[in-house]
Amino acid sequence: MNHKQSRQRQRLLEVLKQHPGHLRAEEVYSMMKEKDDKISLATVYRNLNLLSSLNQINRIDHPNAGSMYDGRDYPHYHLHCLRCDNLIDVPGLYLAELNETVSERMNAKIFSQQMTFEGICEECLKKESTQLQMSQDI
Amino acid sequence: MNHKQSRQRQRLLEVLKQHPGHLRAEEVYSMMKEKDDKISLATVYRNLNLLSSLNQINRIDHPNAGSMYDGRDYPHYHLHCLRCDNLIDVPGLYLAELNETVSERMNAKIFSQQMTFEGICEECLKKESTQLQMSQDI
DNA sequence: CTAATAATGATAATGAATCTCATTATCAGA
DNA sequence: TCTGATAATGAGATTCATTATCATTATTAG
Repeated sequence: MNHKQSRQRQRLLEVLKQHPGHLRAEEVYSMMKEKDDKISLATVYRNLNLLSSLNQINRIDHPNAGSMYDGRDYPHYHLHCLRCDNLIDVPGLYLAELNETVSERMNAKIFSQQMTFEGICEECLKKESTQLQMSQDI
Repeated sequence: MNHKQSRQRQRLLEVLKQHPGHLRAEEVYSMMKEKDDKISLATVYRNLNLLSSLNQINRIDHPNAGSMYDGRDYPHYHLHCLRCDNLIDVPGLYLAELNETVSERMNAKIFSQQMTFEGICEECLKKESTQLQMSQDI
């Protein structure tokens, strides 16, 4: 199937490339509606699926809330914060050679890997220590 | 909240511990119904959530189909086959030290990691080569 | 044995993602 | 520049996994 270029798909890709964080389909949808783009939620889903299958964007499974997407063009891991529920990029740590290791060990063909660390992010750790401080001051 | 021991929760844990693969809630539910356990699907979900939060079982995000669970008591990675859609254990490869690396780099607290390799499993690779063989024989 | 309360079953409700289908946009070739 | 083939869209219905509700039952400490 050859793809035709639609205004909606181009704009959606721009939105993801420009946004620094991760977005879910509903968020992309409302961002585009604000920008005066006429678009349907179904189209957002269709294009998120298409673009991620073409490796033009990344789909990340959010442990609690469906899929999220980012427009980064390099592979990277993620930190899932159990407090604020955000997904945060872990830059500069991607073990590409693991694909080869797993491929040999499992007699499988490996295309990519998705790693998510579960924990508490820097910001939430700060909040907690601040609250602890306050409760001790009483 | 103190937990009381219910027959349903004990049985559910047994089912997961005994099963070698990964199960989704619906599958656990029907397995228990076959075993003559009177149980509701809601109870299955409640206990899967509880037991995984207590780290007695593992929850794995299936890329296409909700969550799956296993009763393994050691951490491990998974291979997600893009052909048959199965999740397969990748034994003997768990880089615990990465938690420390990420913790330092992100100023975060890390509890665990979840790694999923995307590819094609051994079984599906065999099937494909067989089919290729057959088409060449014509 | 009993009171407190955790857990359950049945089902309604939610929410993310997909499907349907009539209409519109894109694009290669005349 | 036109035109036909077909990819893409919008709107809403639909599906499916999961959670919420609530009356009832089971568990457990004392």
